[in-house]
Amino acid sequence: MDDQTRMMTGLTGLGGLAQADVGDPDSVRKQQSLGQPQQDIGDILQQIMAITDESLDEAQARCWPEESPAHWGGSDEPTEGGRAGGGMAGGGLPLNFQHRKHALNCHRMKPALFSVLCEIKEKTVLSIRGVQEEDPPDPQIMRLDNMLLAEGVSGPEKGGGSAAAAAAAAAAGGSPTDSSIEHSDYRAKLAQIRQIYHSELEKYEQACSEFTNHVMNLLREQSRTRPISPKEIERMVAIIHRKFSSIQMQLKQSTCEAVMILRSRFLDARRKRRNFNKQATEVLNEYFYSHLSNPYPSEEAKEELAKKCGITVSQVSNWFGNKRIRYKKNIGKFQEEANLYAVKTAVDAANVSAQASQANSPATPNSGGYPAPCYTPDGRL
DNA sequence: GGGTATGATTATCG
DNA sequence: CGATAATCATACCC
Repeated sequence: MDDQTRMMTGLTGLGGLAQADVGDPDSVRKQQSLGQPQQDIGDILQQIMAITDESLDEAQARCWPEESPAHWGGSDEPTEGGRAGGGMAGGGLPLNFQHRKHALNCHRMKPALFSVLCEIKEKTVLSIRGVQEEDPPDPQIMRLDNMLLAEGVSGPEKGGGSAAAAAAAAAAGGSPTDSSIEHSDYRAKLAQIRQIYHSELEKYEQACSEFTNHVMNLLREQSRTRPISPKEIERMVAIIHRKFSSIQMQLKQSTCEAVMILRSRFLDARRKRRNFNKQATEVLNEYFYSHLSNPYPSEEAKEELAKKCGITVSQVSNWFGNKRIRYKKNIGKFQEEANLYAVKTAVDAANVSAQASQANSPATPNSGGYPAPCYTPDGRL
């Protein structure tokens, strides 16, 4: 590295002074009396201190619009731009605040200074290095990734959808027959979420790379004045990426939340309650009223009913539970319904037996539990 | 929009 | 564990 050699040559004249002279009024005065080079060094150091106090934006704002754009803005080469030679800024050092950066850059002592900075850097960077080289993969983000993948949000376009549908079907509780509508709806919403997720992700990635480029350019630009190793730029980029990946994690998190909400909305039957279809309630009612004396279907009967109605066994149980309690609570209200189903079953029975012109009284094998429907015109028994 | 119907859930009991 | 009673939350209808 040729910085190294430069550093050595620079150090011969600078090493001791650089450390001893800053901030010591006496020594400054001494130097001033000593002659031009020492005074220059003091000035340069002060300028450096001033510049480091300045924010980047300030410095940029101050320096860009000034009259030496060719030098600052023009060339892109990272480090060779400004320190061409010692004789460049031969004349009186312009102490104008506005121009100090430029002046500093052109100063003949600059290479030496640069070398000093290199040396200091060398030490500090070495001590910094290794502090946070490898960050372990965040378990949180892995969890989110896994979920998004499982949910089909972050996976490939089409396969993901079917995977999610399968998951939904599995979670729905084993009645894949009548929930296709829900599934397509669910799928559509999921696809929407996925689309938003991907577009956001893309935006973030774009912003990240833009910002990274910006910072890299800045650093390269700065590297003319102060030593910045590629390693350091790399580190900075890594830091930026970490920041952006934490934003990404937020995106993933909120996407996960959205999926969870979607799932709960579609799979939590209580929230998205749908009435059973007409045929199903008919079947259930038929059974109920034809077993009014003992409206407690056995497990097998429940399974049969569930199959016939395209619902689950527990739904059948729920239905009968609700029906019993509501019937009992207000028999009058169910009178009409009861009669209707009684007639229906009677008709069915008649049809089946292919017998008897006269419809006999409703076939309600009454033997206990619930009162049979009797034909009181309105209401209570 | 409000009232009712209805499927699901919860607490309690035996 | 199943039944019941009360309750919740939504669907549905006017």
